[in-house]
Amino acid sequence: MRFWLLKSEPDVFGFPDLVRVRREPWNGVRNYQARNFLRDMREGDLCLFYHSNARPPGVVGVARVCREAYADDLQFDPASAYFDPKSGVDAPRWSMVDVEPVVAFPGVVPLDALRLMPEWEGSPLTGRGSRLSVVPVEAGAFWATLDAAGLDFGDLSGLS
DNA sequence: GCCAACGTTGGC
DNA sequence: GCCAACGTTGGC
Repeated sequence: MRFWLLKSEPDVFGFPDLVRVRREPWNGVRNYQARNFLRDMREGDLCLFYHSNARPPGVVGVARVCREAYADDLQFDPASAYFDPKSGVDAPRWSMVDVEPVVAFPGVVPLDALRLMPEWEGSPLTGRGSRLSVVPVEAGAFWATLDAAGLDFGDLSGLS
């Protein structure tokens, strides 16, 4: 199993929204590096859910990959902001996965706190100016973050 | 293939 | 709202 981090702006789609809808196609990723990470995801992988453009920015919960990469339908929709005229149905350029909520943190674990954890050293997330919206996370960083939220392995077993 | 211009991200 | 960092675009 691998671990990831997904960024989302809470004003657009936050963790509470994921809890409400129960399952969400993670569409709209239009960066090749992030897309390749989406394609590396396997069913059952766990994702830290990160709120960007929030005060404070940070991790607010855990989600789980419940469907592996498939074509992002918005790339074919001319009405969508994510429409890509250079993509074709025969050779889709952009992918998405489906995710579902696992557990909401009792409180946010802020970016500031992550930066203080040795487990997060060297991550694209904590580096300066990173705009990557899908980030691979080392196991140590994942568990340290869960611990900082006051949770442990047992809190992940009651999958919602 | 270079690189300047431009648009976007996202912390602050 | 500001602006640094970064990715993309497009002229050449």
